[in-house]
Amino acid sequence: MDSKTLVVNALTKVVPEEITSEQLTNLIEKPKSSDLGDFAFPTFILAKSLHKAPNMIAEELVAQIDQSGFEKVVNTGVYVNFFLDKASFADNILHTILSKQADYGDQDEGKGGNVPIDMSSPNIAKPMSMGHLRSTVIGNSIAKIITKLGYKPIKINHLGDWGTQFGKLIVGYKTWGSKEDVEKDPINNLLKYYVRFHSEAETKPELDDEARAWFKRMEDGDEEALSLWKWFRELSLSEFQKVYDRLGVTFDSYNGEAFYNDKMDDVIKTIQDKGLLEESRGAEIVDLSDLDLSPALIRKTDGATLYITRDLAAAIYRKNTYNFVQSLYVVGSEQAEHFKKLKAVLKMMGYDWSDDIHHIEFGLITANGKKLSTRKGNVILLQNVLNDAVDLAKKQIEEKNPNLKDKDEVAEAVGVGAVVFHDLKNERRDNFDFNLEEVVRFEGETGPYVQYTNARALSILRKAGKNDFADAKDLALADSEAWDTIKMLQEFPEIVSRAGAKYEPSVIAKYSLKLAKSFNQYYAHSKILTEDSGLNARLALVKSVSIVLQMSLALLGVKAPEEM
RNA sequence: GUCACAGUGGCUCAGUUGGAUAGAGCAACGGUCUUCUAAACCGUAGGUCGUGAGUUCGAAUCUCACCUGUGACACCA
Repeated sequence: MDSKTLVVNALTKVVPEEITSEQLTNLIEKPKSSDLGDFAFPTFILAKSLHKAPNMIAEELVAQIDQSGFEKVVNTGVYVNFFLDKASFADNILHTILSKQADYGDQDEGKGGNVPIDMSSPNIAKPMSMGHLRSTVIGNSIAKIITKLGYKPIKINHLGDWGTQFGKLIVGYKTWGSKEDVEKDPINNLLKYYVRFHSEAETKPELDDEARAWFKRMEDGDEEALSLWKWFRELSLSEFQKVYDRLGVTFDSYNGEAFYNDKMDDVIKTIQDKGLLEESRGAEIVDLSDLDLSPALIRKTDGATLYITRDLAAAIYRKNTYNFVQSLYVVGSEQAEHFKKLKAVLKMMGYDWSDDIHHIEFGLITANGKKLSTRKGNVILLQNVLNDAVDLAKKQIEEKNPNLKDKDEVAEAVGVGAVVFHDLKNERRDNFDFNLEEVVRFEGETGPYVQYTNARALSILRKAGKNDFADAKDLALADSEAWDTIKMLQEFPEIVSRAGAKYEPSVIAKYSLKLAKSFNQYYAHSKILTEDSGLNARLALVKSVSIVLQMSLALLGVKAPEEM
């Protein structure tokens, strides 16, 4: 029986019959502070029917409650406060974690259902910026979280590998570029051409015509145009791969925009067959005014397709290929309306599974309060940020732990971990202004704080010379200094399912910070390695904390170095 | 203008389904390394939870209005 049921049962026997145990379950709450016990029951709802003051009721209930099985039950004002039996609770939860290890918290709500996740999706020939980081790490973390909940994620890198920008790029390359330069430093030089194109096109509009012509040649299958395109794409992908390797992110599919080029005609035909296609101002649209949405533009005046046409094709392709139970898109919140339209059109086409599509939106990153713009050349390059963070981590190691082995490897884990954790720590909808000092901070509520806590826990276990406590008999740790930590360990499965339900990695990040803080407090005030009867139980707690901290970090895609 | 999202100490943010004195972290000030890694721990100071009304025994949390900020609003993605 779980501890809350224990409380409900004790209360059921003493409250008036009309209060069901289901109601009690909803009313019972967790007090903010441990001094007020582990569960509390507010007596307000009984005040009317019993015609008594709530604090009187609390007092009377406490007198009637069977206290066996609890450490104690007391009343504080209008509340009845339940204190659990620490020893048996600790014994129970520590055994569970130590025997399940990395499987602790696993659930089966997903039943193996496929969940494609559209994530990362950088544009070819442009560097990855902090904006792409968000989509990448949020998607990656959600994939790990839902895996623990029994789903099967399919990570799709929907590359921006088609569109008029390639016409611009070809013009830029042919006008100002050279093969040698591009091979030397692909992304930066391609970006240079792109930025220059935009600044020069302001005074020379004929450049835009040239770019359009080159893109037209791509669409018509022109060999020169396509081979340049392919070359740019390959160079870009191998550059992106370097970043993904550092982040530890892998993909199941790289089907980007170009992949759907030959799949859009069918979609348009279906839309037409269902009588949804209308002509308006020379373009072909689906009218969505009934839903208070602006029309979905399926085809431009010149006959070219648009963003939503491609996304319709992609959505249908994914349904046919993966038969998904949910389909996720980790894309910035500025595209919220686009996804509303996408779902609306699919629904009108008769696809009820459009309800299973979820836009996992995230907030904008700005620099000095301004929106980042690739075209204007003001971007924050992800590689630079990671490098800065790792350099700083290296410096810290030289200062604090100069004898550490594998310094570079640890610095990489800590520096990259700090950046990733920073991105996942807050609710994903929050906008934030980029600030390097803040992102590479290692103290306080940061990734390195959690990593450090884990490293110290592992250090204790090394000193103890023991690492396996699954068979240990008496883990009944009744130490009140450790109580908050023990209760937090027990919450982990619930935390995972809440993070999954909200598609919110920050739930895990915040939990890991709380657990680390709580353990650090215990660790700072209690000597663990003392030879007495409680040693085994204390070590089991340390081991359990490290298991859960490592798992939390893993769910965020952050590494957990053993020493730092 | 319409729609969406947001507004909590100097800064960055927490705050399950409304509940007990609103919590952290940075920054400031003060303390703790002969003893399990001081990337840590402890303490002090700092808040009319944007404003005003309403619902409720009870509101940072729900409703309405207003103010402020950000984003989106047909041929970019």
